[in-house]
Amino acid sequence: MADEIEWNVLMRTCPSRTSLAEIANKWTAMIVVVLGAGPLRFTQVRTRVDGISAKVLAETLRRLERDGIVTRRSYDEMPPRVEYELTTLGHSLAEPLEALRRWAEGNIVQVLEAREAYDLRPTSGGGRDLA
Amino acid sequence: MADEIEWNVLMRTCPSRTSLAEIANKWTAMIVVVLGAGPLRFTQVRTRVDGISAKVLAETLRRLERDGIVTRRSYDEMPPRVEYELTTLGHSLAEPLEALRRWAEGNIVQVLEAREAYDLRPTSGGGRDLA
DNA sequence: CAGAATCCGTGTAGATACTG
DNA sequence: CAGTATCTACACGGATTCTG
Repeated sequence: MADEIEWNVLMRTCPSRTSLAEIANKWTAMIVVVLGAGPLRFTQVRTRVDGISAKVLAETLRRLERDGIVTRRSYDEMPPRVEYELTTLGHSLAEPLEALRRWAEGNIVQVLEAREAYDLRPTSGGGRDLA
Repeated sequence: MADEIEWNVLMRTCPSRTSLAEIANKWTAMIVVVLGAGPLRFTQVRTRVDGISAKVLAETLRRLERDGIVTRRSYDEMPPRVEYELTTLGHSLAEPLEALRRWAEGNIVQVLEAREAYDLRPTSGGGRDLA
C-alpha cells in the first residue's frame, strides 16, 4: 500500500470498474460470502441472507450465474429443488469478500464510535467548515 | 474456505451487516481504493474516480469521515484547499478493498466470457427451465 | 419449494446553477 | 477550488400474488 501508482485512476471506460461496481453491491457480496461455505438451495440462501426478498435474490443469483460466479443446478423433483454453488471463479471472489466481511465484523465498533463522536461534534449540527 | 460455519447467517439485526452494506458500495469502494495511495484533494479524488458527480463525492466523503475512514483537512487559503486522507482504520479497509479491485481487474475477462456464453445459451432467450 | 409477474415507493445518483 | 442547493428520474428493492 506504499507504492505510488499512476494507474490509480478508475476510468469510467474500464470494464473492470463496472465489474467492481457490481461486486461491490450489498446483496451480491453477502450472497457470495454465504455461498462460500458450500452449495445451498434457494430458500437456504434466503434464510442466511436475512432480509432479502425472493425477487431480488432471484435476480442477483441470475446475474451471478451469468457472470460465471455461481452455478444453478435444478433437480427435476417434486417439490422442486434448486441448488446454487460457487464456481471456481466464484470461490476466488469469495476470498476477498470474506476478508471484507471480516473487516466489517472486526471494526464495526470503531466505526460506530467514530460515528457517535462525529455526531456529537458541534460542527455537525450547525455551521459547516470550522476553518 | 472449508470450514462449515453455523454463524454464516447474516442477520439483518447485526450492525456489521449494515457496515458491510455501506462498504460494499460502488463509490465507497472506489474512493477508499483511490485514497489508499495517499492523501488527495477533492478534485483529485474526483478525477481519479472518474464519472462521480461532485454531489455524490461530497456526500460519500462525508459519510466516510463520519465513519472514521477518512479525515478531512481544510486549509484556510484562497483558493480553498481540502485534503482527504485515509485514517489508520481507513487503510485497514483499503487492503481488502484493494484485493477486491485486483480481483475485478484480474478476472474481468473470465466474467465477460461467461456473460457472453450465458447470453448465447438458447435458454436465456426464450424458454426458462431446461429441466 | 422455487420462482415469475406485477405494482409501487424511495433512495441514490445525475445535471445544473450558485457561493465562500 | 470545494463545495452546497435544488430538482428530477430511474433503477433498485420490497410486498404481494400466482404458478409449475
